[in-house]
Amino acid sequence: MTPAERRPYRRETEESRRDALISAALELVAEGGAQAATVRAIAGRAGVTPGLIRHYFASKDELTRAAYRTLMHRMTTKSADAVTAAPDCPLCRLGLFILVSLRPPVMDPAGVGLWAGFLHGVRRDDAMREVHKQNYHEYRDMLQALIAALPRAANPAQLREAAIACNGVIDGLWLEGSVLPESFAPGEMERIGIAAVGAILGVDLAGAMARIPPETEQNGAQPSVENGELQ
Amino acid sequence: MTPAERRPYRRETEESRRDALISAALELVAEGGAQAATVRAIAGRAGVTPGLIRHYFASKDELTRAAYRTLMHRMTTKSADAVTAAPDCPLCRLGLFILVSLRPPVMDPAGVGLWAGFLHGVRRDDAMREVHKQNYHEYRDMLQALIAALPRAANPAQLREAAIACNGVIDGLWLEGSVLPESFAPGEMERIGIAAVGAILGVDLAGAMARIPPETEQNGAQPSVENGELQ
DNA sequence: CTTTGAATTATTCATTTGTATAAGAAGATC
DNA sequence: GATCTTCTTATACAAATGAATAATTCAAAG
Repeated sequence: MTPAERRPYRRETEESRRDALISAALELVAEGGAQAATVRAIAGRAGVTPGLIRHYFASKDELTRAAYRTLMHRMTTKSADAVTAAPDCPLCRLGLFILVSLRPPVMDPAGVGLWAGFLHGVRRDDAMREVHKQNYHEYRDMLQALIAALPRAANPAQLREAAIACNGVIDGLWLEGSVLPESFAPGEMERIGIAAVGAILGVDLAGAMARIPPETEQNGAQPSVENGELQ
Repeated sequence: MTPAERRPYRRETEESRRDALISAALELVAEGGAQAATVRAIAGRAGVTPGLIRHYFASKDELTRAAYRTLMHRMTTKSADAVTAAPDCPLCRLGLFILVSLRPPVMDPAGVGLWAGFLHGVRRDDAMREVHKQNYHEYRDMLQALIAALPRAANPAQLREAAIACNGVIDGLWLEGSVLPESFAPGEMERIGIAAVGAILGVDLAGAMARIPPETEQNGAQPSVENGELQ
């Protein structure tokens, strides 16, 4: 019998290991739902052995919560970045916000996989539910602020309903485009989203989008196709 | 030791038992996701012992497929019924179609739970994926037919995009209202949906809805649509 | 170079899951 | 009422899962 060689390893920082474990968990949930994210699968993808998980997280549930928190944080910053990077024209800012949501890497099978994979956890776990709620309102508030900046008259109640409606369009198109990507032509969802939000708000979004210089509407060099982002 | 009493039971028809097992599976998926729908949990809720599942279904996967097929069928018929029961006014028919989608039992935490619970199965299993695809297009075609019947000019390409957009609004509002029901006032989503679809199509849906007699719009007690002009 | 702390692996365990097989009983048929 | 089909329960089993504990070895500190 060979002397049972022990697997060699390198010590890493706590942050790095937590990150690797969380990212692995997110990938697995995106691909196969919560059931696919077992401790062994997560550890395997992160390049460690299962026992290490419990060294950094008190339980698998806590790792799940941490992963969800990370996911939500990534999403919010991604949307916020798109807004801040946009030109100073209110119509363009809203339009770019919509475009970012309706094309990769946001509109992506992995994203809706994550969404579905975490849904029941969110319903069951109070902490996750709170994170979700806060994130949803944060997103909608961003959208509402963009709408409020438009040159058009509206009272607060109308503004709230407009934000809900526009958020609904974006979410719905994101959902369908992510689940059945082959059912839509490239760029079709973006065009439809722009037109629909423009119609709901009574502004010429499509016209404004046609006038902005193309290079501002994306940052290019997005290698992060692997970790699915949500919404 | 007592002589190990065997549990008493009644023989049932094949259809009845399959139905009970499928319904139990759907309930469990709705409540806790695919993970909650174990053979033991399903059998327990259906009032039988686990072994019986494999007497009616070759495997648990086949029961899952059957359950998904049943779910899709129930959904489609529900929407179709709403349309056929509607009055002969095109605007009203579209409006009722939307209303049905944005209030219980369609807009309901259980519904989105089912949706999320089955998503990964749909992605993994070719048969389920085909069922899903067919159902989605069936639903959208219904919507598109309702839109085509409206008194308004539109070419085929515009019609397709309008159907996708309206479907998106409905789906998105359904999603958000189902996940965070306490974030919206009663009837708010219905009003917003009617207004948004009306704006997208350029027709006065809200006005038409205000004129139809309440008893036709189903089990009432829903004053809903007032003058919520969105644009 | 030695020591020491803890990061990491290895092993074990109780539980759960899907499946397979055997045993029993309900109810129709004769 | 006896018989027989098959519906239904009961039991068993291997694999997988989350968790707990023990055993190592990396790398920093002295």
